[in-house]
Amino acid sequence: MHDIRLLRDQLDLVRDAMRRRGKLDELGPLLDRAESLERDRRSAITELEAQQARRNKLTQEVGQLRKAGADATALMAEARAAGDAIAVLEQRRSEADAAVQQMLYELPNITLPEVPEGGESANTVVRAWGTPREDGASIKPHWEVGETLGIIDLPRGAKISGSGFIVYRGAGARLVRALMNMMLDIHTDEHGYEECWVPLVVNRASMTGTGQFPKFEEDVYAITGEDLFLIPTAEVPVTNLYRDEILEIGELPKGFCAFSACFRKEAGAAGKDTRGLLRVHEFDKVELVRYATPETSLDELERLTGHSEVILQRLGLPYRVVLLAAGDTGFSSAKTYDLEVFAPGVGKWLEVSSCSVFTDFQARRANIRYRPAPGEKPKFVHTLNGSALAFSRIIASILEHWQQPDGSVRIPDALQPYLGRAELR
RNA sequence: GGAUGGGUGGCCGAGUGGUUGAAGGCGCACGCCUGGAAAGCGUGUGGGCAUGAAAGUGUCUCGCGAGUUCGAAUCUCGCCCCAUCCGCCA
Repeated sequence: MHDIRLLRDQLDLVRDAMRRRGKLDELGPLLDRAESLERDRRSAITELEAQQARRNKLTQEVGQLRKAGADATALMAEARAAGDAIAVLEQRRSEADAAVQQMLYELPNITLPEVPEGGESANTVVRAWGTPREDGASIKPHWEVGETLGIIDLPRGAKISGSGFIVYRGAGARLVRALMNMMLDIHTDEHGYEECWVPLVVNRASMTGTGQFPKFEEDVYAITGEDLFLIPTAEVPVTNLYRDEILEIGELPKGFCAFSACFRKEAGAAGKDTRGLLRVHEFDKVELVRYATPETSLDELERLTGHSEVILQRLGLPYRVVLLAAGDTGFSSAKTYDLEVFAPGVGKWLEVSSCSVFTDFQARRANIRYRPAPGEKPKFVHTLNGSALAFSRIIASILEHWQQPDGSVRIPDALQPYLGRAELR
């Protein structure tokens, strides 16, 4: 969510930001109305407050008269009239307010200057690590290896839940557990994150705080009969840990890592990259969340992205870091790096992490502030998060990149102690 | 699910219709004191919005919403949340 003052004072800047996202056709009309919506809101406030001031004054005089035992009937009538006027103005104010609020909820964040404008085709690879295998033709896709090895059971996942729900079995189940432990150990022991274990079910305020709601409510699973929702990412509960709180400057930057299952409807995505583990309704992920000051948040994004990269390096998986173009950058994000791993069996780069800085966009929604110095006014923090990493696609990558000619799969050294074996066969 | 008790400022905690935005305490800031610190003493200190160049002024805010009233933190109704007990249960 933006500061309304930005739309008031720098509408052109907002308009240009929407253009760079390729959203001007969609959001231009909304922006055209912004000025009049905001003007309405402010004139409603001004008139309302004038009446309120008048009534407050009358009311006080009534009190004094009555205390003195005098007759206050005339003043009381006048105050009542002011009250009636206030009721009307209040209605107008709340309508104008809601209109502005709704507009603010619809507008995505403004991407930073270094983010290329345009859509997905303008994404740029900023660096790469490792060497992708080129013998893809001889490599079986992960769903075949997984089935052969008896570690992934897609048919039974579909039977008990539906397409897009995975059953891991035997060493596959243990692989999930191993990945969780390895990632969390590295982030806590080496990168200094505080580990936390959060609810998978959150309320509406939390979903609104991180930007999922109101715009993307149809993308998440809701609990019938309750105003509760399954999280699409641990970003939601972890970022909302400090919703409506004021942090002390000494607490920043602050970093959390959390393992969680993630639930996504993925409606409308049918047919695209849906084989095997590539796009599923429920997957596991270790998430990193950081709270920072505006001064350091950009550096924090680099740091956070680096933390995610460490995991890929330990797993020996070749990857590239992609700076997303404005049009491909998520609604709440100001700048996003995707980490993509090459999966030679399917011949594709798989997005296994998305690391973003949200500037104050989420903090304003979730009302997360910090006090820059003792006695100073609170300011909004900057929030960041990144996957480190999403399991299902990592498992797919491991099964393909580390696949041996005989169909077995070598386990990366760093993972071996956690899995308790050096290969899957 | 049932019962009871609660939701007040950064935190704790008074306050049952009229200068109460809110006593007191903690914390924090500044000053005094001190060789320096602690303690002690003094002063100050919520957040949002509108307006204004600023100082300031106005307004809202005591979980949320509606109602009663000239006037609500305070009375009424509905809702939400928290705690405890009972029930159920991994």
